[in-house]
Amino acid sequence: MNASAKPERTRLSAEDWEDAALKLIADQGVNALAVEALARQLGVTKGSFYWHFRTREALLQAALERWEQYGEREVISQIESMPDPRARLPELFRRVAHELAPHRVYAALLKALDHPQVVPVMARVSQRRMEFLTNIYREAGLEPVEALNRARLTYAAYVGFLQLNFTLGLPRISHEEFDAYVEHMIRTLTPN
Amino acid sequence: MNASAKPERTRLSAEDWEDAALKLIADQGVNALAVEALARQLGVTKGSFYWHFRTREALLQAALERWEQYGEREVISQIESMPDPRARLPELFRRVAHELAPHRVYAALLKALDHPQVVPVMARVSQRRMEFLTNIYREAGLEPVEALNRARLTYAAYVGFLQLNFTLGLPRISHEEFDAYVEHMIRTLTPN
DNA sequence: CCGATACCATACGCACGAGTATGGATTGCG
DNA sequence: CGCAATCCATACTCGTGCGTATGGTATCGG
Repeated sequence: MNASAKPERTRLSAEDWEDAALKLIADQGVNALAVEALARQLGVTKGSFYWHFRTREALLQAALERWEQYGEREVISQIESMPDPRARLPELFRRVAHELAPHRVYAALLKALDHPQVVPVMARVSQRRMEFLTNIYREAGLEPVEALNRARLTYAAYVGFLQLNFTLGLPRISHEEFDAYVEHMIRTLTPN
Repeated sequence: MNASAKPERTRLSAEDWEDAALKLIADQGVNALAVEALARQLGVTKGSFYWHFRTREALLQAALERWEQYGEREVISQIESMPDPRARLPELFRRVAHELAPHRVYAALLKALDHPQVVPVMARVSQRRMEFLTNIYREAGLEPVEALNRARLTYAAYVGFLQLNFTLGLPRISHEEFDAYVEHMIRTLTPN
């Protein structure tokens, strides 16, 4: 009940703490990131934590940087390797829509945009994704300005969707209904 | 410097506290809602607060309910009184885009969707707005399912925009650029 | 096998914010 | 005027969560 049923690691590393922190952030948000709570969850006490990190702030910083570097890469490169530019957008939409798990941290950080430490991280990540999206729209045939605005619109829709359906539980949309929504989104936001 | 330069009210009412709370929420988020901080800002002490409210939680509840009832109404009725259904959507978009101030509380509450007290309020408000939007799309000629999905998309774009440009300060978009974005959004999301 | 280093537990101190107790001041009303 | 009710100040208590001090246990190289 109270004991940790985890992989029974004998010793912990800084990376273990960072991963646990990211997991906790994804589950309960940045505010819930408390060192004693984390320690309990890992089956140790604060004494361990303060050996690996100088402060709680340092852990958050390390976890955020870890998340920023670890993320991306896979999806972006896979999409860019597709030969037909027109086929990239629908594929990207469907892929993102059906792999929501990796976006749970992003959704949680969205709710912590008042925190000084997360703002720069989110600004960088969002900026990179926006540029990626803008490029795809250009390659799909849109004029530069059109592509930028369409990317803004698309990314805003993505962010808003995370908020409305992830954290807020708007009238529990069904699976088929969700697929229909995604297809509608593709028709509406994709050129031609 | 430290004294309150406010309207110099001699006595305070519960409504004064609720308004101050909403102002503070809009400025610094729900987490920043502390009774001693509020008291300082109003030029009084906690002693006053605990006469009007039983607890901090009660204040938040009252403020949220006040916001929920006070909001809406104006925009909705004005839009619905427009004769030409096709003209309603562009008007709604432009209106919302240029009056962002009233949406600062909504943006702040969006970041507090982990808080049990705000979830039901936001669910109700968002639901009502979504239904309003869906109706407009239907009156503009969309099929029921199409109208619903388009409303979802539009509202998600609205929510995402608030997050990205209000709280996060993505590369400070200029005034002309913003207008262009709004027009692009109208072209993209409006039928025909 | 044994010391040094890495890792962790226990027991503190301390700041901060919510809530309470109690008395003082101000206002409305008879 | 004078007394009640209303509104507010001061001075506490108490829980919570960060950070520290210090000593204990495991692990590894020589």
